[in-house]
Amino acid sequence: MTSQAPTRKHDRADQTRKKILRAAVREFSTHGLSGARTDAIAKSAKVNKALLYYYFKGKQGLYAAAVEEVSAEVVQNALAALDPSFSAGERLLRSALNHFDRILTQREFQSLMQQEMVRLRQGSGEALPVFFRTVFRPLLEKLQQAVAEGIGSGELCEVDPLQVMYSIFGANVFYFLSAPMMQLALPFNPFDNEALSLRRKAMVEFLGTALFTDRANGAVHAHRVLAHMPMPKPGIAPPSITGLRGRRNAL
Amino acid sequence: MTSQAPTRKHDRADQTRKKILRAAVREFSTHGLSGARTDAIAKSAKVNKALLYYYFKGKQGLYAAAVEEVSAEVVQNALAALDPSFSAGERLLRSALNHFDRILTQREFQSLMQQEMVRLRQGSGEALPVFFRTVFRPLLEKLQQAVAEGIGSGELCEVDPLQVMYSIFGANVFYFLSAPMMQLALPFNPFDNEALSLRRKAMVEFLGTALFTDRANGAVHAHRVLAHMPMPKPGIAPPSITGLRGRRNAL
DNA sequence: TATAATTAACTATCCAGTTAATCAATGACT
DNA sequence: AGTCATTGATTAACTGGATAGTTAATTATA
Repeated sequence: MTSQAPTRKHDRADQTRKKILRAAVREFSTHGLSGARTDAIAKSAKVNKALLYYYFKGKQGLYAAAVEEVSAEVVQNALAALDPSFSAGERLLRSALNHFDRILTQREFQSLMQQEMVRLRQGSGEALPVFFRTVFRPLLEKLQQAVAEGIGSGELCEVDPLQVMYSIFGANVFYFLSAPMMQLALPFNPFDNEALSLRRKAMVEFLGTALFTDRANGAVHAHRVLAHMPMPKPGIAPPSITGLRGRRNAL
Repeated sequence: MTSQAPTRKHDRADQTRKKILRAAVREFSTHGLSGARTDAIAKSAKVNKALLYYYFKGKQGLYAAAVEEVSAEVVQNALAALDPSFSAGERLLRSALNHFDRILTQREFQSLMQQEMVRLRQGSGEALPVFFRTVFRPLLEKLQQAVAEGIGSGELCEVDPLQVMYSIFGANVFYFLSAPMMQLALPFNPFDNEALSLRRKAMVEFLGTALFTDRANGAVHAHRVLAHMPMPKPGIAPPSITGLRGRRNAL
């Protein structure tokens, strides 16, 4: 429709494939695997439902493809934050900020991964290995390496390397995970730009004082890293508390 | 069935009501609201399905009742850890341990609450307000109070009170949430008793050094609290990676 | 006998996946 | 170049099974 003149058949096909994938990412990330409706995906992609089965083998296959699609976009940034030209401690602080920002800008990825985690717990997770292979493992390795290096050089306290990871990721994930609940508790909206910015700051500062042997040094690093990494604008619309989007049976 | 002699009609009714509720808690916590099957609940409670609609208005109503049921069991412990006869810092460490142990022993509660959090994000959460009212708010208030008191007395660093909460809960929640993924990364199972015990220890020690102005003092507190609060045995079977439990359509 | 508890059987609907037919490039062969 | 069969892309309409919720009859108790 957009460019019709010399549209090779192949090109058009690739295009619709992409359209389906994008629609699938949207639907799956907001409704989960079992909550997503194939009809909805087809409609949202303006495509006949049978095409989902033509291009991807079925709902499962489409889900897997969506997961793969969304994972691919994530890795580079994460590894850039771990550039070895920074000191070990600074790499950790950068990674923490980067993680926060990624949740902010790539909600779909985060949503899919969280759903996948609770899903695996009850059986049947084929997508988690994908996350693990493409994103988690390379990151984890570099993080542990940074911690070891930081402890060795005396820059960081002697902490369990895993604890560092749980502190960084845990606090960030939990901030967004608990936001709906916190909305009930707080006098402001945790998704407001100001609230996000404050949290981001508090988080890095906390890690600075917690991880560095010299707390003052940690504070300095936190300050510097914050100055170097401004908060990005949220990628998609803030999470909508909109009701059931017209679907009758959410049970 | 258990005591048949003078079983008042009323008693038997209450009994079956309870049976249904317990079955519902099991089913909902392992499969989520939409994943749970009313037939499965009825069968597991050894009761005709129509009774679910007789006692509770429907699936939604049953879900709400299950949430209420499971929340009731949680609060006392949590508040006991915040006994004001302990110093502010110690209360925080105790709360952190208590939270860890609660996740360990009351998986059903945790599972339901997490599911509820991701659900609310996409609309339609009636159960979260229950969690909030009965569990979250009272706890949050006391925690913030403890932080303020600790900072005032000079025992604790000047941290954002919310940051403390995110650190405590976030790390714990994330540990269990990420366990399936970590199983792929680690040479041991994060649900092994030994792994759990080590994590629990590392977590409190980290908080000790992170929160207290005097790190040595924090370490002492951490040590003492660990000695006073032994790790309980996990309440239910470790999370089963069992596949789809025979249900055909998990999509 | 009236009322509460319980059941078997049924209905309605939703929804993943299929089928068979149509449409449109492509390129092979005049 | 023009034609047409082949193959890939796309569709409308359907199927079957799963499952939330209902109903009307039955049992047991007070």
